Amino acid sequence: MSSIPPQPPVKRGRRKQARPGELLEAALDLFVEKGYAATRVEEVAARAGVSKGTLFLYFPSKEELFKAVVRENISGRFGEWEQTLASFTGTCSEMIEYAFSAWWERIGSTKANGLGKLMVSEANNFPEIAQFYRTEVVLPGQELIRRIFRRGIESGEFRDIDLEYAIYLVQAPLMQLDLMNSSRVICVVNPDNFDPHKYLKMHADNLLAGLRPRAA
Amino acid sequence: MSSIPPQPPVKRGRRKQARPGELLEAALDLFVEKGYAATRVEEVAARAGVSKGTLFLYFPSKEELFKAVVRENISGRFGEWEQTLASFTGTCSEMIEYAFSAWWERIGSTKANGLGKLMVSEANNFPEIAQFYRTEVVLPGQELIRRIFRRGIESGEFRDIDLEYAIYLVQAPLMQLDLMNSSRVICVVNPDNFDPHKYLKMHADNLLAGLRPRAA
Amino acid sequence: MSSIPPQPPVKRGRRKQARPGELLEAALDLFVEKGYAATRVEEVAARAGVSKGTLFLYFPSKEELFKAVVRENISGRFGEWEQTLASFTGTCSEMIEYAFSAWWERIGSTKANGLGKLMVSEANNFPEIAQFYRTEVVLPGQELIRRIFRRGIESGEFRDIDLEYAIYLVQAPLMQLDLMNSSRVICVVNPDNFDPHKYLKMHADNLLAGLRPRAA
Amino acid sequence: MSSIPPQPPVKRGRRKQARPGELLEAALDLFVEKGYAATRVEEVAARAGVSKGTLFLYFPSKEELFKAVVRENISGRFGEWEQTLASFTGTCSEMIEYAFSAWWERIGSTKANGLGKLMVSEANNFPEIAQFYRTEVVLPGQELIRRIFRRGIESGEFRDIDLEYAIYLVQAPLMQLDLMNSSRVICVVNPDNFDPHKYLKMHADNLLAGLRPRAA
DNA sequence: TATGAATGAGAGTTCATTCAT
DNA sequence: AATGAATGAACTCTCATTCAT
Repeated sequence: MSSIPPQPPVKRGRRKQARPGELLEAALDLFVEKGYAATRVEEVAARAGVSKGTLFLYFPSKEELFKAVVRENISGRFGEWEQTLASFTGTCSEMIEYAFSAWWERIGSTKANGLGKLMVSEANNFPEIAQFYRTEVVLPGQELIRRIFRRGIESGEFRDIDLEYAIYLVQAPLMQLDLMNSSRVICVVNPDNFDPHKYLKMHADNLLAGLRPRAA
Repeated sequence: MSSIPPQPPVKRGRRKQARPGELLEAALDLFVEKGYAATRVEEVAARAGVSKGTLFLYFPSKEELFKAVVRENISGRFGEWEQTLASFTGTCSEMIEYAFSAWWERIGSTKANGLGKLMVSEANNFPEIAQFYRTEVVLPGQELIRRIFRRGIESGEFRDIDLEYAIYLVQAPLMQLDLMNSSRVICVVNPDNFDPHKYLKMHADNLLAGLRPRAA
Repeated sequence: MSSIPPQPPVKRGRRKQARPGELLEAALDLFVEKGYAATRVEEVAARAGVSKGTLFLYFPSKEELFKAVVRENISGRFGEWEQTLASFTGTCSEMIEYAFSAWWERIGSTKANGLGKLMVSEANNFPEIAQFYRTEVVLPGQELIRRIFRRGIESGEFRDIDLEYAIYLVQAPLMQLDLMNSSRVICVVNPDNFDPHKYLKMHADNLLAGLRPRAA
Repeated sequence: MSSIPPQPPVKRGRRKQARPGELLEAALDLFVEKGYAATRVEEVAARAGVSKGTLFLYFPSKEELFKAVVRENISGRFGEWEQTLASFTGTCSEMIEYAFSAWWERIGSTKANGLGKLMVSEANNFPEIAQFYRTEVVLPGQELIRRIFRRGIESGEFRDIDLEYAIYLVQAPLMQLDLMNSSRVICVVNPDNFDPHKYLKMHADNLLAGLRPRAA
């Protein structure tokens, strides 16, 4: 419609408009790293390069900041993802493998990783936001998996399994990887020499082998 | 309407022996439910039926209380378990299945469930405890799994897999189940109608199918 | 009147009758050493070899314990002392010297030393007991000194000085010595090699020299 | 009778520069008056006209506040004094008299008076501070006195005395005066009619008379 | 808008005091 | 009389939140 006006050269790289975003980014880092309670708003503000007072200009309370962080980082990535899978041409096994690597690229290896841990930790303190996470992340994710499985079963590529429990075959390794990245020291055998790709490959591989139709 | 009967004076119980246990139980519940920071010592004391001051008679600080909870609920559960598996006669597949159900009976379905979540949540705030948990729980558990796998591979019952990553094939579902029980609302499709046994059966079943030697 | 019944052999050296005394003794030690607030009643009880509850059987509160300690340790030593001085035959200088050494023997070198410091420290928190100390110790002591000085002046042995201020010429060194013994590290040049007798000799000597009548 | 005028909203002052000083002043007053333990930080804050939290903006703990009070009121008062005495021209007797009156002007009659009592009272609870006070105040003060005495002895103005004990001839009256001002009720005969100048004059006078060389 | 000094409710901890045994 | 487990008020210290500038 209208022609795009020439963008003014970005001065200083920190415009006022960027403030909330910088705060959210800093908050995400700290919430994931230290948990909700142990994160002090002053620290968030400091990391975003503003004063404590300024933070409260954008977010009315620590609680709202937290909710905003969660919302910001899980917003509608699934629509796009679903589309990709819908138009995917290939076997269901390839779809599963693709889903694993896509998860890693879009979630596991990004800032969004650790959100799972955060939700697990804080779900009881923030039921509302937990519900939001469930609706926006968990259920759509599970639906994605369910659809792939259903297709695989119908096409005879996978054996006939209880869909509602099969979901967790995919979810469990991804969730564990989320937690591992947050507190590697707890779960990982050799924290300094852990390769997430190998981890995912192993899981996908064994999962798919197990899913093959069995001889009577 | 009816007059309130005179409250009998609060009995000052005298149960030095029983107190620590009651406090630890209350603390476990609350720590698992609300996290470390959100749990107030006064609340723990109240749930154990004593006053705030009494708690400090038995535990010198909130942190020591937390440590005691972890120790109480973890130590000594592993030795026994290792013995059982060491003297187990049967196929490796049966051992894996046994391990799953034994975990459920001794950990997953007990108060000790949720401790995994607790550790994941608080590991960064209590490196010392996290290290303790890693040494006393995670690593021994992994060694147990490793041993079974090694035996299965050597006997030809399992295909040849990378042991160091295979471990997680067992660990991931158990950890997820620990988390699920703590914040079921987040991960589970239908929280009111979830059967842990089916969950574990599905996982064990698919895992073992995937582990079978493959045709060249 | 009645014949004294044969004393039963003292068993165990700790009769019930001794309790209050032992508590007072322990309390004196601790109050002097650590001050009122920093002394815990449990510690007092422990040092007296009884339980905390027992202490409260004899003294209704920490405050009353404190008052009892002070009262106990300053009770009527002055009557006896006054008598001694009244019947003293010798010069006033000798009386002053005697007073110094008597103070050392009866107060300075005994448990009662440190009470001065205690009163100085706590006077504002215990006005009532401070008043008591003033009445029972400070004023009688000053009166003693005043009487000696007056006699010395009248007899021409001392020069004519303002009695009301002269008093402090005697009081100051004794008070300093009381404080020194309590917190030697603060005031004393060489704490490990300090001789109270030399200290007192020096003060008495110079004081008396200064008191001699002066040539016009 | 008359209506209460509406209270103006509490002014939130903004005087970062002035705060520490005001807090230190309030703290000095209260510590001297009531002792360390009996002084509540909230009270200090209130006397300085700020809230409890504000105090902790400037001093990280009660202990550090205490230390700061001692440092604030001691440091830097001695250097100047030493200079003055070094360049003093006059007899040693005049120097002693000058020292007495200088002490009164710079310490005894100021806020710094009472610090001696404070140190005596709390020395056992704060060995570190006591050491500091000893090093920074007591020992330099004693050295000052020692130097005057040595000079007086060498010039024949004073008789030959043991320097190490003579020091206390000067220190004792000053210390007593410090204590008197803090808890006058204890030591002083007639608290409402006490003249520190007369007190000091009396002491200086008698001290110097006593120091005069004696006939063989 | 942005600041940061100031606030005050709330948490962990101590310890004089109580009271069932 | 004696005990010591239990209490709870009081204290120090923290930190989310406010508000004058």
